[in-house]
Amino acid sequence: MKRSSRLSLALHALVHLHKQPHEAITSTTLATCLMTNPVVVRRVLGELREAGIVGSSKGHDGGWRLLRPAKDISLYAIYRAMGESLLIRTESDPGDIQCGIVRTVNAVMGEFIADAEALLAARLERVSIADIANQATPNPLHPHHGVHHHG
Amino acid sequence: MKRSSRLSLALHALVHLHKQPHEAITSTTLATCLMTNPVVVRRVLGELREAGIVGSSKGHDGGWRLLRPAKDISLYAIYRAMGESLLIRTESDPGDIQCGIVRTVNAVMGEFIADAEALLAARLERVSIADIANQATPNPLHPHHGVHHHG
DNA sequence: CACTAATGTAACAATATTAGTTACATGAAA
DNA sequence: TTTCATGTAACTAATATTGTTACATTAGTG
Repeated sequence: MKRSSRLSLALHALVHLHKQPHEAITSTTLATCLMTNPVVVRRVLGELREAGIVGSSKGHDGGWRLLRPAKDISLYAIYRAMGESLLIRTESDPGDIQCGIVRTVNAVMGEFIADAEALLAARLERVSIADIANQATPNPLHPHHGVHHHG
Repeated sequence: MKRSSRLSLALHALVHLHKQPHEAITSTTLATCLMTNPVVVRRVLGELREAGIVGSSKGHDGGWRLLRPAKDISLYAIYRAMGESLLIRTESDPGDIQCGIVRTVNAVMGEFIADAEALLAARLERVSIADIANQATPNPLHPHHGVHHHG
C-alpha cells in the first residue's frame, strides 16, 4: 500500500459499512476488501470511533457499524477525526531561525497553509459517504459536470 | 531537517539571492544559511534553473543568481518548477480495483485533489519572492490583516 | 598551463515516516 | 468455558527523504 492512504482507506471501509447496514463487519473482512491488515483497519476505524462515526463490538457477531446515516458523515468529519492533513507540512528546522528570513518564510507559508486548510475543509464538508456510495455527488464539486476523472 | 522542506528551502534560498543581487552566492554559503548540505542546495536550485528562475556559474566567483526580478517570481512558479505537490496524494493500491468502491473513492478523491490543486495554485500565484523579502505581502491572503501568524 | 574554486552528478549512508505483522490481553456471546 | 472479536503494544519491513562523499567538469587567475 502506498503512502498516506489512510484517508481513502477510511472512506473505502465506511462505504462498505454503509452498504451492509444489517450486520457488523469484522476487521478481518474489511482488511480483505481493503487489501491490508486487520490491525491497520482497527487503527483507522478506531480514530473514527473516537469521533462517534463508527462503533465497534467485541465477541460473537462483533465488528464495525456506522453510528450515523451515511449522508450525515461528511468527508471533513472523517478527515478531521483522523488528524490527517491533506497539505504537506513544509517547515524549516528551528535551528536557523537566527536568519530572520526563515521566520518570514515560515510565517508566509504558515499563513498560506492555514488558509488552504480552511478552503479544503469547506469543500470536504460538502461531500458525504452517501455521496460516494451513490457513485455520484449530489453536491458535486463541479455542478455542471458531476464527478469525473482527471488524467 | 524535516520532511518535505524543499519548498521552504527554495524560498529561503531565493530570498537570500534577492537580497544580495550584486554577486553570486555559492552553494556552500547558502547551505550554511539554510543549515543543510551544498549538494542539497544544488539539487533544489538545479530544478529552479531548469525553469529559468535562477542561473548558476562555475569557477571563480561562481554561484547562484536570480534571473528575474523577485517580484516576477511567484510562489507558484517555484512550486511548479520543483514538481512538488502541496497536497498529499491519497491513492489506494491498484490491486483491489475489483472492489468497485475503490474506484469510486479514487474518483471522488482525485476530483477533489485536482480541484484543490487549482485553488492553491491560484493563491500561490499571488505571492512573490519580493513579497516575502518585504516581510509582508502586498497582495496578502487576507487584505484586511496582512500576513499574520496562526497558532 | 597549472592552480584554485565553483557547479554537476552519481552513488551511497543515515534518518524519518509509514505500513505491515506478531503477540497477547480483554470482552462478549454461545 | 470455549470461541470470536476488538484493543493495543512492540516490533519488523518497506519507503521516502535527506545528508554525505567522491569525483568529473568547467571557469577564471596568475
